[in-house]
Amino acid sequence: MSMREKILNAAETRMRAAGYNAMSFRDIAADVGVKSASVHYHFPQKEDLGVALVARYSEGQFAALANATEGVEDRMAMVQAMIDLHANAFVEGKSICLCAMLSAESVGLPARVTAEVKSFFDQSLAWLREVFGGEPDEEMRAEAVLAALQGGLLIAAVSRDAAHFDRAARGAAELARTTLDRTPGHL
Amino acid sequence: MSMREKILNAAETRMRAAGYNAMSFRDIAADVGVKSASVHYHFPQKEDLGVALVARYSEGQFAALANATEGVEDRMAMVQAMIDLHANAFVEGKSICLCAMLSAESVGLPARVTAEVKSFFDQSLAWLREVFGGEPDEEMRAEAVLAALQGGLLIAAVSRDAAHFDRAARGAAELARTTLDRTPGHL
DNA sequence: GTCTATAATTTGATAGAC
DNA sequence: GTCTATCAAATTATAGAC
Repeated sequence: MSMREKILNAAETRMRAAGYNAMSFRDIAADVGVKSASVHYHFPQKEDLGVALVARYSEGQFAALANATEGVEDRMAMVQAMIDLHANAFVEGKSICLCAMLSAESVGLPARVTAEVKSFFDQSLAWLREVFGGEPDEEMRAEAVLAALQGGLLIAAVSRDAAHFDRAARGAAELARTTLDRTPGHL
Repeated sequence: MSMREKILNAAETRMRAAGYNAMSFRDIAADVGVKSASVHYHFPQKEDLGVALVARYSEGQFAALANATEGVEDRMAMVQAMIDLHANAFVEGKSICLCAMLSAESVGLPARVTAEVKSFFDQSLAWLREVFGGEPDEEMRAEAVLAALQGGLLIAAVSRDAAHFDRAARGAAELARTTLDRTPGHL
């Protein structure tokens, strides 16, 4: 694994656990076994590290989603793939979704970082709208499902209990099911 | 208004906008027109300020909730009161819920602060369970509704667009309604 | 690429005058 | 209660040797 990747991994773990402002170059350097100046060589400014981190995270999430739903026709199974993706975010021990963390802190973050985070949610919502495609109120459902998953992670994190996420996820699934079961859909 | 209150107000605005770590004693001092040493007089440690802030916030939220639902019998109206409470959190211009922010950062916060935040969610969930009282899967519904509201605030904040919250809230309302409409309840 | 060294700033916190 | 003054530590970031 390249040093760049090691740095991104360490940064992701720390940022998802405690936030952008709680992560320092010296922390990362110590994690990967170099000095902070070496981290600056790979990412001159903290903003560069933040942008690269969100970009990599976003690509990874949507790649995993595409992989999990390859060949899947059933729409409820697709919703479940999105749920599983968020469930993994918690059980990896990295606490919440990177983009949920950075959304919370967004007012104080560099504009480029905030823009990347916003893009992640735009894509997530577009993906869910596609699944709900053709449904009345599809925007509402996509938004509620994603919000419930992200909020569920948040409550599970502070409670240190994955059961909170599981319940929120079941509720999100039910909201999806009550609609999808009633209508033919086009997938 | 007492200086203590002024400090708490300034701290709440900053903490809800950018997080615990993005708020300094000097920021607060400048906001209220004193020096940072004076802030330390009222709250010796940052942890003390954090704990007092969450405690005040939590009391205020549940007092507002009790006020809004006084004499209300209809369970859907009670759910709507909880939704409105969260909607206000965004339109006040203070971005997200204080406890959502601190939940995200919770791993890096003093244990006393985290405990207060956890208590806020425990109370919120207990309130919603009471509304859904008697329902099968009431825990799941309470959790999904609260998670959707908190997650909706998060997405609305980074998108700088309250419409995201509104859609998530409508989804949460629908999830509540599909159950409450089907059953008698005991309130 | 990684290091040492350091600059410039910010931060939480305290001592003591008024 | 608020102030001035200050401290010790941490932070982002850079210059230049190897």
